[in-house]
Amino acid sequence: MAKASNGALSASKVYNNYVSVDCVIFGFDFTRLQVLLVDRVMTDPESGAVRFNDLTLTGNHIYEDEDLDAAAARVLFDLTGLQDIYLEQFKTFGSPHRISKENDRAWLRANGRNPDQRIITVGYYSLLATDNVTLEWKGRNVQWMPVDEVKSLAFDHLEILEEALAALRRKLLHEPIGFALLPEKFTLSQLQRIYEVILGVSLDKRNFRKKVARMKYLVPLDEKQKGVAHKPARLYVFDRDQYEANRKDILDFAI
Amino acid sequence: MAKASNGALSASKVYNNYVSVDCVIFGFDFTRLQVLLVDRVMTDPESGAVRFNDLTLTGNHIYEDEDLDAAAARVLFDLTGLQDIYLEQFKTFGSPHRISKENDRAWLRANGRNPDQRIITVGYYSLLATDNVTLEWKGRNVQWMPVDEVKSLAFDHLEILEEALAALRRKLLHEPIGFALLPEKFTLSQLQRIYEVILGVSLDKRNFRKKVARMKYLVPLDEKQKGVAHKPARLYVFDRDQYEANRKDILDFAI
DNA sequence: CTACTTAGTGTGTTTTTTACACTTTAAAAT
DNA sequence: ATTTTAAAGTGTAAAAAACACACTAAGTAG
Repeated sequence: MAKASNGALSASKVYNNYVSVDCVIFGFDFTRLQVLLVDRVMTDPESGAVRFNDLTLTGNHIYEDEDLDAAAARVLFDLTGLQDIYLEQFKTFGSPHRISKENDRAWLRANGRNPDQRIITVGYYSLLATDNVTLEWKGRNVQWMPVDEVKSLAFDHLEILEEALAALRRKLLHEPIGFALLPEKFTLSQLQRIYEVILGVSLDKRNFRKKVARMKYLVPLDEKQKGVAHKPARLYVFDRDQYEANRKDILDFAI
Repeated sequence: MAKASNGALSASKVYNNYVSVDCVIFGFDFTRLQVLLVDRVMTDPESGAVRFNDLTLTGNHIYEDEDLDAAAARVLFDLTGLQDIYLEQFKTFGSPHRISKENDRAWLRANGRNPDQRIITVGYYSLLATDNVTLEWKGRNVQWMPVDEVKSLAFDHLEILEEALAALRRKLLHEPIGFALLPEKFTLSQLQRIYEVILGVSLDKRNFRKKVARMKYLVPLDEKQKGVAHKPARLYVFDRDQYEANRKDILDFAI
């Protein structure tokens, strides 16, 4: 796991033209899982008419003196203003024919780039609470879209998104990354919601609670929610030390 | 999962100088898990004296018109002569300071390369039966070494090996990659041995058999081992169609 | 004080995990 | 022929986990 650092400030400003990072930024709001997408509008240079208008993930070339993790953190920072966000490298994409659709080639040409120059891109995903983000990005239009409504994206970004989502789900099943989405003190219903929304399943409340009750690093407080218009829930904290210490490496092969 | 193809023959021969692949080739022989390493000897150009002699993983730059998976397959082919081998991309390494040890820098200079030129390398691991491989490689010395005896490697290759091993173990626990190590017809003891050796654990025979008995894609034959100096074991085959069909996506989070 | 909303709780059943030791079958050795 | 050697194969009881399922409790809003 990489944490965003202030690499944005320290990296030299010479781009490596062969390698980029792409960030799949997942946003969670207890209702659905969304992904942050950037509008791509191509207008005819003569008439000004819109030739196409679609969506991309966000990415950028790495700087020559910049670590991959740092580049991903920078891309995330540029788009969201957020630092120290959970970021995970999941796969590198490097097919020589990554860019083959005519729209994509035209767009690259219009931006002074050679569509035949293959770029290797290292895929990262991050996971954050949607409402931590104020969308505003250098005049370009940025939007959240529920992951299951994304039907097409520019370049090979749909494939990248699908791989990212699969990696995120795998990770969520085996490591406590969901806590990044919660306030320090949270309720079990909130925790359950994370699993339900991200995995796209529904879970039985009683069985869920029985399961997490076994986890020593989930510490109940003598404290309750306040100001809710129903029975207030008990609050819990995640004890990372306890987790690291007792993390039994689970041997349970399902072949 | 990528399968080695004959990309070695079709790729154009212009190297991309910024991107390489490194292959961690794991060899299994029912006794231990080994890794294939290449001798690196640096001699003083004047005196001919050996300046150092250590070990590396094997890797190479990608060709400009070559897919990453194909490049990894090519590297594997060049070293082992094997094609269509299980190969898995697991992580990309790109720290600007990947090459910092003086031996490594000297070695690159001696080979006409700039040690300050950062190379992004995409890590792949493969898993094969040791005795499928005939070691011989263009005069360079290639050797198997048990993974737990590898204490240091050139460049950042020890880190790459460690990450590969962790990825291999994770994968083995969740997908049927072990069957690549078995003949078409195999015994349950052989299968068990794969898990024991690669995961570094020992498993109870009865419990293991109970567990795999539930797996429909493990098909018992009316056929036994021949010519063994003890009770011959029943033979089994792995039914991939059955596996693909019944592969229930397991929801069992251990947070 | 009633309605509404979410929190919180228990039981019985089935499945899975775990720990554990002796008999069987073949070839090899005598 | 008989014995030795080596790995195959098998069952049971106990504990833990998974699963299905429905009502009561505690707050705020009106």
